[in-house]
Amino acid sequence: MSESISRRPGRPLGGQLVVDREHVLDAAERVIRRDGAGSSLEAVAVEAGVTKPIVYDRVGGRADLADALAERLSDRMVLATRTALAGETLSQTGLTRFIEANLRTVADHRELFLYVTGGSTEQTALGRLSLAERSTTPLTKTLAVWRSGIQQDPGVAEAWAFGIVGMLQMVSQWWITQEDRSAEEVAGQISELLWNGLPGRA
Amino acid sequence: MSESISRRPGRPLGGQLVVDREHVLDAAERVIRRDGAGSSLEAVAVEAGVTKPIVYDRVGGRADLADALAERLSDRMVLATRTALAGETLSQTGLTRFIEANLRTVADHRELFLYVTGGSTEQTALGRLSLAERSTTPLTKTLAVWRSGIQQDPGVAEAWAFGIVGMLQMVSQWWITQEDRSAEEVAGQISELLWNGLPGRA
DNA sequence: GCGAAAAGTTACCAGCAGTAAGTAACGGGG
DNA sequence: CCCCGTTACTTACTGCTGGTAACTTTTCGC
Repeated sequence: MSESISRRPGRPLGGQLVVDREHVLDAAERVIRRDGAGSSLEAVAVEAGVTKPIVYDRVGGRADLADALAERLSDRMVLATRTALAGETLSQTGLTRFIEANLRTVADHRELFLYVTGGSTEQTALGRLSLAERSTTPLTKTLAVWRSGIQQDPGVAEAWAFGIVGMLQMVSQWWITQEDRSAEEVAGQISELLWNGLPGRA
Repeated sequence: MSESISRRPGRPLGGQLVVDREHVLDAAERVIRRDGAGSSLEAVAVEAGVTKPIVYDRVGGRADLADALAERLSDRMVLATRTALAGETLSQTGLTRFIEANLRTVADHRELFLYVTGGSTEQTALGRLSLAERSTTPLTKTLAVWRSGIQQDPGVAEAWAFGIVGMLQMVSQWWITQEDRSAEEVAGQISELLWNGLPGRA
């Protein structure tokens, strides 16, 4: 849906920005949803009805784009899990619902999820963690508070948060290539592991 | 250590292959260790003392290279964890040792780990799972056998295997950017979560 | 009105994955 | 013994992508 086939060089009439940052990010999501996780910045620019340097001006390079999209996806996940839980107290069934909501959000944004977790092959150490860190920061806090509440050492919170997020990411990746398994089933199994531990409750 | 600065075109003298597949993979590991996870196939070819089409003939494209290196890294991890456990029965301390050995192996092969888990931005769905699948296949078997042994449902084995591997990968990634934490400490914390579950043992 | 700043586009560069075409040595059949 | 198909390389290219420099046109303050 690019409105103008081509624009003249020079500042456009009307004294307004032709697109803002959000428009570019929306276009990026459309392109990724359509063309897959290997989409190029050029394609994003075309979809936004604009040229590449504008994309660089609005959102930055490829790593910045991935980061911005990671933030959006993370927000949507937080929203989905929050409404799924809706003030429920922390329990195994609550955890199951949390994981299931997570899985469903990933399924709704397959290609975007792959794009964001795919990384940029460059300073990927930081890049790959972009989505993870956004998810872990609040999770770390929640875990620390909760562990303190049940008289347990809250010092494990950060490591646990990264571990849980990694588990969810890998399970999501595996699950979206195996559509025979239901989200409920997988969520229940992972919840079982995370709540009761490897040996299970006696 | 490329022996010859330049070679004439045409079949080389001696009636022998100038390098075999293993040599190319060794060269790839050296390049990645030196130049980081963003290394190019061209650089690998130069390091191997050969040209690009030879790399394509011996190991294939970038995805195949990543896959072959994933297999090597996976083998090294299996070896490290196996010698670390050395016939020990499955217990929390054994699990801790397993995780710690895993972390140390990743630390020993930082850039290779990042290269392999970095994916190729393309059909990454399969690509990213290459290292994971190699690790999960035996782990799935182990878990299924063990769960059967303790009279628990073994049907969770596959999902658990992917979950555990994802947890380890993400924790590794986070840990290697945070050298203030010791491997023992992190391994102990993750082992605690995985063995006792989120609420802990009463 | 006029010139500096703003907001675009065009046109380019460098690097990379992957491939087609060319070249020289080997080796078996006449 | 020589000749030609096969083998095993290199050179040289294409196509694409991330990123940037240089140019063009409008706006707006003085």
